[in-house]
Amino acid sequence: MFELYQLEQLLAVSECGTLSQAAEQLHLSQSALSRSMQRLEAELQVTLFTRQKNRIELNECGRMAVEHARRIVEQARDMAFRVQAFDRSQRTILVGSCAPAPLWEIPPLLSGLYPDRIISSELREPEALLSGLREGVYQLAVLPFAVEEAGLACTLYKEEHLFFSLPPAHPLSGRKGLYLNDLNGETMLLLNRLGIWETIVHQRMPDTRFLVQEDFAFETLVRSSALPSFTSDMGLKYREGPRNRINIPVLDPEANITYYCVYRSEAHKELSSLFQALC
Amino acid sequence: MFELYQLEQLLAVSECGTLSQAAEQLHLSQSALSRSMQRLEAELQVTLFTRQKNRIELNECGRMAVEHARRIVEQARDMAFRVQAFDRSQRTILVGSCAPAPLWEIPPLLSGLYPDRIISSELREPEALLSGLREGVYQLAVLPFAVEEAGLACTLYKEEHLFFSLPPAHPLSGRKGLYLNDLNGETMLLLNRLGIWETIVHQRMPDTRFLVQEDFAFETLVRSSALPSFTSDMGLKYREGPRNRINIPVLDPEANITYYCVYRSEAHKELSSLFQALC
DNA sequence: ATGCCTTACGTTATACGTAATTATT
DNA sequence: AATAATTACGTATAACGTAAGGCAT
Repeated sequence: MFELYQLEQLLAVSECGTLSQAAEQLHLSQSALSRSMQRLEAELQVTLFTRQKNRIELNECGRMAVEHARRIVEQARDMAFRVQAFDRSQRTILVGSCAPAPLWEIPPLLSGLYPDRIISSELREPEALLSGLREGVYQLAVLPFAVEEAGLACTLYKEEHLFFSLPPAHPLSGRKGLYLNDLNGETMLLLNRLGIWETIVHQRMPDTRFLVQEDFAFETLVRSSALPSFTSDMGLKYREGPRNRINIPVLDPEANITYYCVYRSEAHKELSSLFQALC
Repeated sequence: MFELYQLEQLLAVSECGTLSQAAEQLHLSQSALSRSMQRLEAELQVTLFTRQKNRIELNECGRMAVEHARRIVEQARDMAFRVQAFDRSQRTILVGSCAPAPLWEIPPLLSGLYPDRIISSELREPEALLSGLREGVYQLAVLPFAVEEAGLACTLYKEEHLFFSLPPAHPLSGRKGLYLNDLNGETMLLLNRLGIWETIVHQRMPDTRFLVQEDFAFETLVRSSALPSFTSDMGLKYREGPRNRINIPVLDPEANITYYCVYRSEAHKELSSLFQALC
């Protein structure tokens, strides 16, 4: 039987057009590639190339073989990818979230509930999370919308409500509630890697200069500067203690996100203790 | 990247349950197989087996890998099969027929029309011919019915009419026509490898003892014995000259077969000169 | 003259077999 | 004791690189 490496070589020859170029791409000598293709032909008992003295070209059989080879090599790569993903999924729980707040709560919970498994987490866009779920990359994804899809289960997680975090001296600090537009145009501190929140605040406050900061820098600057910033009910619960700031709810409907936990249906039993803990 | 031979080995291990048995099946030493599987695991970066000291078992990852491997190996075999079939189909014309008569006429015609191609022919049941057509094994099949199927083209070829071939002394030799039932119970000479005709005569003459003969023996015995036998209009045209026999048409409707030429639609142009010659 | 493919020849890497080792039934 | 898997070690095969040769542009 021929081998996968020969099919990969065939694909390279097909792409490059000449043995020499393909050999270079494969980090192989031309002669080795030449003989490898001769062996492939011998093993298939078929000529794949029309050969002139200094020129080689795929014939019809060869083009057909290339199509098959493409599929086979692709499937082999897919096998490696899926088996590795499955192996990871057995030893680790990878949580993906569209926003940072769920990752302040869920991974620590999981660490306690599944002490023998590695908990990792990623912040990604909802579409990437969904396709990652389907491929078994994520064991759990937190999305800003409910999902109804065969093979996926979905449970309501919780809501996050956005707050402005203003210094007491700020002219609007006395309000009971504010709209995003009320502070549009001011300069604000913003935590980086906010996931879906980034889109929301940039869209609704197009004239605001955001000074985007890393975690530690953000907290330091919030404490030491008079610039307005954001927080949320989840942020107040899991991140900052009470400080010299006045937190005012944002009244826009977009400022409230409802999170859903989405996971592969077959993982329901496995994750049940998490959902109990979340209630 | 892992190689196909490792996937085949994995499948053997999965089937046999132990390395030793799989190694025997693969004509390989156990140690070689053991290391080969270790390499496969290393290349996939995944453990596929749970190992006790003298026992090896596929784990969940391993079972998953086996499923993938099965598909890949099967696809590789399919590639070899299809490419070889395609190659043959380019260099030869393989005609399949449900009955011998069309093979007396068509292959000689093809030999003249396509002198650079090898003409071969086979006698097979209609179902085998159809699936062979779909797989590209046959370039042309002669079937006893019309076929309407995407990808296949079908043209009327001709009819074959069955005759009893009786010695003049036979009591029924004066008739203008006979039914199969009229000779049911007599002993008859029968050419072997009659394809679809076999079913017909056996069904309609269940009490007849058929002395089935090879080609040459059949002709000799027809000439030298007083036993009734069959012939047909096509047989009279392509096989036997006029002899000391009286040929009487068989009147049963089943004794007339209409043949159709069936071929892959894309071969229409290629075969057009054949169809002209047949008209 | 340069680029490209093939063949010849010697070398290396890798998969293999034998045999020893350990553990289980 | 028999069966089964792994490891160690030497070997053989198969793929490789270098180099030479031929042909075409």
